[in-house]
Amino acid sequence: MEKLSLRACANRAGVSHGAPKNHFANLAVLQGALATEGFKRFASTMRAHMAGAPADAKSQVMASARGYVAFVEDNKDLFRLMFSMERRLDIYPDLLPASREAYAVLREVSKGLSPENCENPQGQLSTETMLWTFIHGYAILKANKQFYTSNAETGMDPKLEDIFPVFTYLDK
Amino acid sequence: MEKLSLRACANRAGVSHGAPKNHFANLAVLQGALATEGFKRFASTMRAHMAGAPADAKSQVMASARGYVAFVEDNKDLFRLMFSMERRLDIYPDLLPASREAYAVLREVSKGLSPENCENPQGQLSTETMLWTFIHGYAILKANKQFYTSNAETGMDPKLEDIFPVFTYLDK
DNA sequence: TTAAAAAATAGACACTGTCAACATTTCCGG
DNA sequence: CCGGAAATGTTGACAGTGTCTATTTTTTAA
Repeated sequence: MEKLSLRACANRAGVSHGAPKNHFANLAVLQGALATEGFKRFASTMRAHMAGAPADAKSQVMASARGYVAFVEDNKDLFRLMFSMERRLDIYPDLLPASREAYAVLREVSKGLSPENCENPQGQLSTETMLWTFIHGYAILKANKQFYTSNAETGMDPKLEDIFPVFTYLDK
Repeated sequence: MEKLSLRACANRAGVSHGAPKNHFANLAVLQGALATEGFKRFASTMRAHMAGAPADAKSQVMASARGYVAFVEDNKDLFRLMFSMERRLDIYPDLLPASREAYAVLREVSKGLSPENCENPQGQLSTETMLWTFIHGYAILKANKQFYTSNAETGMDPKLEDIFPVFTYLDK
């Protein structure tokens, strides 16, 4: 894997090593810019999956989750970069808004999950936090190929559907 | 935050810049060694919390989860280092065993969760994978201070207890 | 004690990010 | 169209880094 570096970018662009400075003050800013673009595509991917699914709450949740996982699958390095920037969301102007745009998707679908709890802010927070936590954990483990127990037995990552139905209890 | 580097380590040890080479072939190996020690302490922390809790399944699960979170809270950088090595578990001799030792804790407690499913390998795998996924996601988000919605509203991370009871359905 | 093994040293090399001074190009208002 | 201003590119330098080599020192053990 070719490592991300300002000089490598300059090289690939056929430009001198100091040129990137005019566009990105330093390496962290470049990473922030890449992460910003990543979050935008991330949200788009989730929304694209949602658009192709039935409108009911459960389908939308599953579609967004599948979009989430598909993005991670296709952009493992970018995904890691994105969430390695999560503690420096002020490094690039549009990074914080872009990350919230992605989070907003999960907020939206989580709203449909427990309608009777929507009046309770704490309950609503728990639902969306739980959803976020779970999908994020799954994605991280998948991006890092860390499902070793599962892999040892089946040679594959566990399918999202096999562990995700836990949320069906939410709309009972 | 002082960045981890071989030369910085040599400096702090009051030794020449080439000395570490005799103990760690390269930087990745040093990181692997640190991660190995981290996984061992990680498992110890979870087991210590479990030892101080009632023996029933739910208490043990909650205790291990609290140990998990406590470790992350006290060792954020080490935790990130540990799980950034998850794709290179062969870099250091004892790293893979140490990481499995930590995973074994969660496997243990997850066994108590759905006794009637233990005969079904797939069911059992789902339970422990779900538990692992969820706690890991929570820990990552906490380590990266990424509960921004919650923080914006309450100024605090969501408590594990507020989102964790989702698993109570498992032993119904 | 002495030979072998382990550890430390010093120098070199190729990278990296970052900075400053300078040159070039592009753009836009007069 | 032109000329200044802004943007962009260039070059050289510096301090850091990982990594390699040859050499020396220290420790270990037979």
